[in-house]
Amino acid sequence: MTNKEIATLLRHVAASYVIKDEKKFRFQIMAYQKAADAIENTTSEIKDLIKENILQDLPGIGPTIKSHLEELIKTGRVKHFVFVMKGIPSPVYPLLDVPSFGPKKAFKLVSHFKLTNPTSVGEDILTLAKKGEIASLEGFGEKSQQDIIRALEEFKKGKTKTNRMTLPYAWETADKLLSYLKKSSAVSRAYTLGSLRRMSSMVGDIDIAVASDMPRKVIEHFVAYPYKERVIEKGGTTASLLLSSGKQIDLMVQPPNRFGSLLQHFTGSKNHNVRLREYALSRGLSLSEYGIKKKEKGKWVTKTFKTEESFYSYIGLDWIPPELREDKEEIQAAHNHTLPHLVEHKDIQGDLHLHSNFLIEPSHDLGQNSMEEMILEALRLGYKYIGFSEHNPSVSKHTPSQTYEILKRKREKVDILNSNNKNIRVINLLETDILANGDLAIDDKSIGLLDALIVSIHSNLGMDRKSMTKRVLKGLSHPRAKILCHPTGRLLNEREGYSLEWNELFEFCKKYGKALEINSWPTRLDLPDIMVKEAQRTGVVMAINTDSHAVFHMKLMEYGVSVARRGWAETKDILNTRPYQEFIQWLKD
DNA sequence: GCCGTTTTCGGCCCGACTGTTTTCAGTCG
Repeated sequence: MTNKEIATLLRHVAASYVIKDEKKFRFQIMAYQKAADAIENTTSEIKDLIKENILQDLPGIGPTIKSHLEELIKTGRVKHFVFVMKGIPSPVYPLLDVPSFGPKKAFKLVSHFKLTNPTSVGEDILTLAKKGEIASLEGFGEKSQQDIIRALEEFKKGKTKTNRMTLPYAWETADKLLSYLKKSSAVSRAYTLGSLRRMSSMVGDIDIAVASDMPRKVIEHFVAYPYKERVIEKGGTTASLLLSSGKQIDLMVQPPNRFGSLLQHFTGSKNHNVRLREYALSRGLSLSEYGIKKKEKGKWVTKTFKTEESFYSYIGLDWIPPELREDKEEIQAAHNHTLPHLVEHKDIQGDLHLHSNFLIEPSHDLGQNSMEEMILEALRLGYKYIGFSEHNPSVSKHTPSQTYEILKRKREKVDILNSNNKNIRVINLLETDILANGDLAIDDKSIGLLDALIVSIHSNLGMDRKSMTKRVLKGLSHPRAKILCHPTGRLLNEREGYSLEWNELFEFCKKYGKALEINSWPTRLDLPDIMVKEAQRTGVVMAINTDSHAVFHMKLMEYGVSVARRGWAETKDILNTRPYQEFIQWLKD
């Protein structure tokens, strides 16, 4: 069972408690949801955590859920879960994925109509709604029947599309809306918040905050946005739109003197806010988007904040960078004044993963621009060094001596570039495949022509975890192999990465002085942020690269930097923040 | 069911909006 499947099962248990008695089981419901979060957010497999007896170290997993999960892994089922879910027809659960369907609505419909097929339950309810059979049910009406039809139809459409956005796409969508909003005189300030401000790798919806003394006017302007599909909801301080692309935009408005608490609230994450409010509550303070409530002489008084800094400061915390607001001990660190000094875009001294159009007859795609063009862009970006890392010449189409000849020409080319450019150092690298047996795609004679190798997995992605780990470590153990590129191999919205013994890899990298890449490509962002944090904690160094195949890709560096920041990385953890001499010494070590 | 710089017992974030309601339930973030 994968972690994802286990988390889903725990959410179903929570939903079952909601159906049975939401009030009575209120805290069990929270506990199961929290446990599901924790399991989705860990990089280790539950099976392994049980084997090592450290499952209870996950936040939100206590003795009871721990023993349930042990039973699950051992026997494939949990008696207590079966008991809790008893009497709830299975078609209830798939409905929970449909927006606006919660456990109670799903249960009411499924049990009233005695639906039995979990695969067709959506279609079944759609048919019933279209026949007008739902409006007469208690608690439902004509309007909610129409809402059900729309929700199910939108869900059906959304399923064929990918439903989460990459960062550049989300920024573009948000920017368009921001410039529209700013046309209204009622808008004094407007910002993009939520997961976009936190720079999550994938963004579900777009959150916008506006400072204004005329909230009604702002909302009216917002819902008149010409590119909307429809208005989802509209109230006095918030509103939501569905765009024709299927993406949702949420708006919140507060007056300028309360904007600090709005920024804080709407940046999230939800878990960060929950933790923050618990922290505040233990100090007799109640937080919300309106400000901070405090009891004075028996009465609650709300204090307002213009800035986020003053909001955090009032509850005794340092300002927390948005990328860290994921309930990963950042509140404790802010309390102790031990927040990390995160790496910044301006700290980057060079980009080590660039594909030029040098005719290398590669195994995979060639770049579109010349080395000279990429050097110009690197100078413009203020870099002190860059590494050209084209793919190795294809193994099947070249003999080792042909490969040697190609790489010799590249060596000569790089030497000329270095003698012609005094303001930037050019490093002769190669993105070299680790073959299925762990061998590198070129031989030692050819490797001798290069300053170092960066190595990657591009084939046989389906290997089991043990074999894949052996393969990667073997490839990486070559003394000239220095950086492992896009280590998980994931492609966001397309495929999961391959599986690997991550702790073993981290220990290996630390011991033998190898680095892991943080690939900035928006559908890679690989290492993922949660693994960056674990690698960083282990003491592994990382390199943030763009994997550019054209000059205009080189500006994607900021996305890789955001992943590093979300993983709590400081400049000391990032190889390519080092000055050239220091870096090249590491590379040749 | 989990958790602890006031607690191993007694707490557990805070609010918006919609629809079916006449005071609230359900869903969402």
